[in-house]
Amino acid sequence: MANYPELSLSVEAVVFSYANKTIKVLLQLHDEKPFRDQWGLPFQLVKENESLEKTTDKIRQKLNKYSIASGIQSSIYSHPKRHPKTRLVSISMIFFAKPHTMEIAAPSYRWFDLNELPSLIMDHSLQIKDALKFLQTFTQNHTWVYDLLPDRFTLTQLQECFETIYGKPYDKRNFRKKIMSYGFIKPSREKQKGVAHKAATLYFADKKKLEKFQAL
Amino acid sequence: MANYPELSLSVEAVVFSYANKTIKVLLQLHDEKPFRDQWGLPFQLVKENESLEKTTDKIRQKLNKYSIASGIQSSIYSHPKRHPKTRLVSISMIFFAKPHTMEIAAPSYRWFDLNELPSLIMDHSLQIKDALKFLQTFTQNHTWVYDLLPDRFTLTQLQECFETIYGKPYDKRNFRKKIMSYGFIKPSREKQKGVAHKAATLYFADKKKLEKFQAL
DNA sequence: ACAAAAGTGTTATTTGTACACCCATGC
DNA sequence: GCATGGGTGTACAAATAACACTTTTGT
Repeated sequence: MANYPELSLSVEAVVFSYANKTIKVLLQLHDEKPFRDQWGLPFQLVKENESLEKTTDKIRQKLNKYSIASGIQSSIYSHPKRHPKTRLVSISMIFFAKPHTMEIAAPSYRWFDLNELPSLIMDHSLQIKDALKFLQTFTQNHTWVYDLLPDRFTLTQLQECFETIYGKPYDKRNFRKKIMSYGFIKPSREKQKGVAHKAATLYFADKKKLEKFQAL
Repeated sequence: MANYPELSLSVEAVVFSYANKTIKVLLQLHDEKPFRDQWGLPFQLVKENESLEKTTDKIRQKLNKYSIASGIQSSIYSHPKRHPKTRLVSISMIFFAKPHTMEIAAPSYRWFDLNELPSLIMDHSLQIKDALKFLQTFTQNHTWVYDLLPDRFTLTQLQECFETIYGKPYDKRNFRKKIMSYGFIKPSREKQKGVAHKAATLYFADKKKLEKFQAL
């Protein structure tokens, strides 16, 4: 990135996860020139003979510690002065990471609470806000929610996750009825451990059925 | 466009209209080098100090004969070899034109039936297909349909327009009940003229209420 | 025994769907 | 007077919303 070409394209990753009733966002402490020591979204320049899909793959590989699920294109950021040195147009992609991966230490990456973000480079704060709004409004099909939860989860955890994302409470009985009616959430034979009350059944999402459901 | 820069960005316009129970698409007979005398979507390169919004404005001005309504971003096309001479990444935008504007003659532009498209440059055929699918699936809020209809329309015309777009029939009584329940379609005092049967009431969309509805 | 969350069913309301006839007009 | 589309209501089914108590377990 020594000399800047006329116009660069990048894919920028808004990676969400979820824990303790809060949404988490993965940020990177950038170490290259114009943004050294500043927090921002991980991003990846689109190389000369690369399609966006290829670049998106690369970014997924770069973040493979977090085994992120496949991305969703949300929006494009193109203001001519958004990058201080070059003309950078960015495609914002949304990814999801399971909570256990958040434990994994990685130099220069850190998870932040959505509500406690530091000051970010370029328009990344806006991008994160837009990404959440995009998920809330454009996906009536909420199958990506299961990418934010552990492989085994209780129905209460699932409900809390929905409540956090959509910012509103759901009725316990109605919520369970509806979720179970979709048919892609199944009970495992395991139960919650180490809780000071009745142990909840752990459920899991049937991936094949989820995919079929998405196809609609 | 004599010499090609490393990477170019463009906004490409899928302009839809509607008449005689068919969806129409505006195409341009291109006259510049690599695409001379070939049909394709109208497009506009993103200039050096231009945001996409600016470029989109320009394209709207270029097509101002058709007084197209504000655009919706649909998808991005980025295959490295999609343009024969340069690396061109394109943002596909969807626009709408009212049917009376289709009468307006404009050299090198022509309206085609969606089902009778000629062979198109680059991936423009795919882009049109994707655009329609985008509208069908991602906008539960169908307020753009009114941009395809004349200012005054009968409820039967409205219903036919929905039927064409979504490719399925609706029940007359239920359709009317639902549409009227939204509250943004109002009857005018005018009636259809010159028909060999009872003249239908002409309705119009209340723009202010439409906007409020969109905000949800 | 008590605190804390799990789990479960019924009723009322709203929304969606199916369906058929009379009306006004131009020819 | 007849062909053509305009306009209207009702009954049933399905989905959604509101709501409270018993169970299990750890401390």
